[in-house]
Amino acid sequence: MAASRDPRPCSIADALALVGEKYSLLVLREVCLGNGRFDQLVRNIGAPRDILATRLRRLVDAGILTKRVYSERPQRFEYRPTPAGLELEPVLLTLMAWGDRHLRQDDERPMVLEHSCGHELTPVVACAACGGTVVHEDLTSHPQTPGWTVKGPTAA
Amino acid sequence: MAASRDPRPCSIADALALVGEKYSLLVLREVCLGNGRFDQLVRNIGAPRDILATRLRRLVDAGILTKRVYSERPQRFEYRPTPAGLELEPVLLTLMAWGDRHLRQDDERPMVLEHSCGHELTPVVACAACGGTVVHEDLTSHPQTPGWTVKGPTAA
DNA sequence: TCTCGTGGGTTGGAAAATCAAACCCTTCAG
DNA sequence: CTGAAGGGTTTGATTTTCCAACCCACGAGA
Repeated sequence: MAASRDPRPCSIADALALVGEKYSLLVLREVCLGNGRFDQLVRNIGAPRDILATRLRRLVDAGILTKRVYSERPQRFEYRPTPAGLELEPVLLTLMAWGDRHLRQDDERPMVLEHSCGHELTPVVACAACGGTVVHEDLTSHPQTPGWTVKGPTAA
Repeated sequence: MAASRDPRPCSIADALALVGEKYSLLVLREVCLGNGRFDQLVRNIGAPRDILATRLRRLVDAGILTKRVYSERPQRFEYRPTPAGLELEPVLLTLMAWGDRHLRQDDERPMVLEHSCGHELTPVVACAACGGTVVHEDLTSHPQTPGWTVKGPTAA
């Protein structure tokens, strides 16, 4: 679990430390689809049951999922996304869009999402301030951590 | 590396099979920042050198990175994102935004991105068709694979 | 009652991936 | 000819993953 010394301080790395383990984002996919029961997760994800149990504990601890009882007697549970968990959906959407574009030359997407506007969803990342679609060339990085430049640590 | 039998066919899963291993997205972060040399990557990511070498091979094979010679004699290399690799940047942006919002109650973001419009970038996912910001409630899922519903395989 | 099926896990041991440190090779600099 | 930088590979110990088997509570059917 540990990484070596002094990596770049970064919210991407911190986010991945929570949801970057194998299957975690697929768990989120399923619970966002409404499939929060343990063996739905096992079947739809194809993960080993013990790993899944471990991931679920972590995601609940992290405040990304909640574990709800949907039946006493017999006691049965269901995992659902918290608001924080739902806010990870954009990550899933951008990943799916990338996979659809680059991993299948044929036009056979495994799932299509429909937006309430009536169109098929093609997710794009936009700038909240100006509304424009974000492309790499329009971005400039400003590290905020003393000692770190874009290139790396200064005077390490 | 193998998952059990018959998981949901899904571009998220397929994308994660390529870039979901530990450190892969951090490699992409660094090359997008322009830091493509082997020991910049080692230092800035904090990954073991052997794992990094493995990841780099995989990402090059997948067409996400290219390995360029930036100096003959002494021979030196640099990894850079391909167009396909650059198109993964939205995944990094949405992950970073989530981490900034949920992983630091204090307001100390490790990095700020500036958009060419002059504002700090706050990335949002929008619908390419209508331009509206996408929220979970506005989405409907339509699996395209025979035998699969949102809930799972039919008549398995 | 006895047994089966479902839901939600836990346990055990073998196989694979990760880790840190050490090593290797080439080239340039002193 | 010694050292340092860049770009890795090798080694052996430590962790994770994997899969199958098992466990438990409950309800249904025979």
